[in-house]
Amino acid sequence: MSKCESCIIKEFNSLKSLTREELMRVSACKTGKIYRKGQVIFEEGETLNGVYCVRDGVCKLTKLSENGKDQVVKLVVKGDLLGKRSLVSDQKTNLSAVALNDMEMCFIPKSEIIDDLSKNPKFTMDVLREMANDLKDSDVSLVNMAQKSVKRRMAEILMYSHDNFGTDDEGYLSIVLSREDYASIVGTATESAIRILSQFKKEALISTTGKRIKIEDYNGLKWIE
Amino acid sequence: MSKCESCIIKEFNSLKSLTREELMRVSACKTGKIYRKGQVIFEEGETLNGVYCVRDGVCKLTKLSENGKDQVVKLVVKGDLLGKRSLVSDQKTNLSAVALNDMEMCFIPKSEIIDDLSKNPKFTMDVLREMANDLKDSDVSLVNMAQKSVKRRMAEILMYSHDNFGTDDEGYLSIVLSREDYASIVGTATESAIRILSQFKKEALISTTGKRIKIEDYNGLKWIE
DNA sequence: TTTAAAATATGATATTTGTCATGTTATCAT
DNA sequence: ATGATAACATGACAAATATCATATTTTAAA
Repeated sequence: MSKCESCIIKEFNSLKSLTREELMRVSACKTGKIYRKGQVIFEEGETLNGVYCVRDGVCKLTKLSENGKDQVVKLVVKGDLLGKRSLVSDQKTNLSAVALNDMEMCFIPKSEIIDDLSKNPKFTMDVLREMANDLKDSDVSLVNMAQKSVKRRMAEILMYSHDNFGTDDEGYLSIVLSREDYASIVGTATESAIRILSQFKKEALISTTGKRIKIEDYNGLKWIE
Repeated sequence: MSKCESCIIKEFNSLKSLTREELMRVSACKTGKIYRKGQVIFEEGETLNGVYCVRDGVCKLTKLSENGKDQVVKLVVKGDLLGKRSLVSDQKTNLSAVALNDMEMCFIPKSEIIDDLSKNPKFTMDVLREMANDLKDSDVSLVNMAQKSVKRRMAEILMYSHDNFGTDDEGYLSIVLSREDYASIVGTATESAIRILSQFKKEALISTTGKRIKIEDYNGLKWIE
């Protein structure tokens, strides 16, 4: 397995601020993990004792609402550090993580990295900065959820998926989500999500083959209100 | 003005983790600020160069949505540190802060405290922990916004206000908000907020005098769906 | 391959929420 | 006190979204 010291992925998260020595120690204790699409990485209420560095793939962070529906709170992508909060507190995690496609991750035990957090200010500040950014993203999500229509949010997640995860050789979105997943990201009923995607299809904004979706009119999506 | 070293308020936020020496330095450079109800503390896009320690009062953090409406993202209360993100990044603030009642705060310039962040790990970890908690709260808000009805959210903010800010001697909620504020917290149109409060009144869940609201049936509010 | 189960699709309908119009009440500066 | 202004209130209606029922298609297991 690749060594952390020479791993390119870490450049995308705060691990880049660890010293060479720290990285070597981390490298020695990390374990590689593979998760298949749909597999649960951890569940709300579990105790996490480390962080995952996402080398490849995407997962959703969800929270169970009182009415029993899962709500997607955030998508975690290649380069992200998953489970940062476990470094800071001993509380159980408030979110579940489920792989949306095949994932490759490195798991770093908390015990191995917790000291760096108090001894390497550069690293700490970096984690702090990431956390502050998450918070900012979170604000945006909240406003979107409160003020934009379901249709608009659906258009946005399609464009987001296109921009961030790209398309396969036929032009279909690389990340293939169930209608239920879309509903849970957008925060609506599954039927509503289906209906909106059908409408987008009728309006030639997208086309579909099975659950695969191709964006046919990106600009059109931009104008959805 | 009271000295930070002996100030009780700091026990509620991460300033408590500063050493006595650090606190004395902070104390020497802090400035007391008074904001009247409705006064703007800072606005989205401004550069903050310090943090506010809230000694008394409540303010709303809002974000302007694309459709031009303000959405309340968080209420900041006595004991909270306002503007933590400014310590971490030089970016402009993404939120506006407006006093909801008369506020008393201490402003601590960033320059005076930024070094402590890298030199006092206890302080840093504390800030990190607070930030992680904010993030957790934020997740809850998002799920509420996505999955609960406007009526339910309104019931919850009324109960929240009751539980956290209490009532005056006549039993009215201490924090007096405009219907527009309620709408902006709950994420709905002002008319809808008014309508729901009227309905609550008809159902004897609350009573009102002017804009003051008294909760008449707390348990009833709990059951609103 | 065949079959059962799950996911997708769509109609019908109810409910929720938003919008516009208009009237009423409260508030504040003069 | 009084008039202007903003806040509150409510009706009427439109639009968005949820819910329930029921096909149809896809997927995965036997």
